Amino acid sequence: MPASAESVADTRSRIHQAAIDLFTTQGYHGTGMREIAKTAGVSLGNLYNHHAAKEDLFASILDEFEARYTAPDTPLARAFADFESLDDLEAIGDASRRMVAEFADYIRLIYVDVVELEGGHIRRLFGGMRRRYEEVFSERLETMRRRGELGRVDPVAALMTATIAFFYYFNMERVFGVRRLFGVGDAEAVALMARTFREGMRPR
Amino acid sequence: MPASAESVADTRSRIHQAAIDLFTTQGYHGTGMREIAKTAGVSLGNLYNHHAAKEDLFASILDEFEARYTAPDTPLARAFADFESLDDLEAIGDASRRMVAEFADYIRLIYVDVVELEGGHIRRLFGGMRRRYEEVFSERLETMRRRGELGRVDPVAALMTATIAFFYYFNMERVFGVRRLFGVGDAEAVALMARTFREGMRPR
DNA sequence: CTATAGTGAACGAACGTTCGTTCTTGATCC
DNA sequence: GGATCAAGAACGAACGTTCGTTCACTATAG
Repeated sequence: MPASAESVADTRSRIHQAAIDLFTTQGYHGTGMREIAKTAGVSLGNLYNHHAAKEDLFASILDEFEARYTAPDTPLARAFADFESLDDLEAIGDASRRMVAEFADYIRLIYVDVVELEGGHIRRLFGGMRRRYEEVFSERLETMRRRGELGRVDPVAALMTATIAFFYYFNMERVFGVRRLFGVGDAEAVALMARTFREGMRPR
Repeated sequence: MPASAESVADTRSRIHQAAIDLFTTQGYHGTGMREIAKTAGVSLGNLYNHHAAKEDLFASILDEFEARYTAPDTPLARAFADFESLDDLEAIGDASRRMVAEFADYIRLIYVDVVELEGGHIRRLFGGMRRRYEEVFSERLETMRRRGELGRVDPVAALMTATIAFFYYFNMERVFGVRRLFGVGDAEAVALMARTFREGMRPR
């Protein structure tokens, strides 16, 4: 075999990075193979030595992101693993912020898949979300309930709602570029939302 | 002037509708002018009698949607106008559901704008959201606070958080095709979220 | 020697836009 | 009130460019 293994790996990663940079800013159909090749510093024909077609290149990028996103060492997975009291809601909010920052490109590519292709990726990613939350949290939530730390609202649904709110807030900020949606900084926004989920709007 | 006014209006709306159908399913760069013309039952050249360029056609669609979306008679605007107690949170949730259903195409086009073009539309739409919420709600929230119907959480931030959660939930369901995110139907999902925002997760 | 990375010209199809032309219609004239 | 006129709707061929993909070919490492 020719071309030392590390230089081949280098080429592949340069192609990947160039494709990510372009797909996230111009979309799928708005990005040409020639443009990817030029950005990656690679010939047009060589792209097809590494990926059979443009769609395969796009799919392989999504797959790689998905593997990293669903790994057990992401900020959100760690925050979920460490969750053991309602005082940890802020930590989930902050983990959501870091997730959106770290995976901003992935999120954009998911939108690309939704609006330009079939959008199957997000359905695979979020299907059965409730079940996964139950597997992750049911034991600890039961412990908290026995300790009298939980009210009467469905805690699994409440945690999903909280995570959704955190995520969408930072999605707005980071991916859509809508700054200071609440008129305050990130930490204060997380605090406002966490307090809302913990205390509710009704007086106590 | 030629070509009876109503038939011209007909042509224009057929072009608009065809462009919406195609842009929402294939994206901006994935949709060709020929395809729009054929779907609308109009010649290619005639497209340019009504819109100077492809980008102008896209922009005019976004503008028309924006006008309808920000009108005072949408489900959400009515729900906001009718809001006068925490028992109305479910109505805001249901109005959010109807908004996403009615404006699903608009939402998809906003994603298209973000992913394939500059994405300026959403920043214009959501900039200063906090200020607008304050203008809409501050008076009634003050009334509720005097009546002792509100706790210590910032009610404006809480209402924004609630609306964001409602919207993103139905966005998932309707725009992304992720069904039954909470494992329950729409009404039950709204009830779960509304109760969370009203009561909070802590015991009372 | 062989297998593969790497190259860039070449292919046909599709792209957005322009163009000359015809058709339709409401207004203007006598 | 029928003939005349001009504005713009409607058409489809054609332009130059770019698209994704293929292919014949070279270079190089095992």
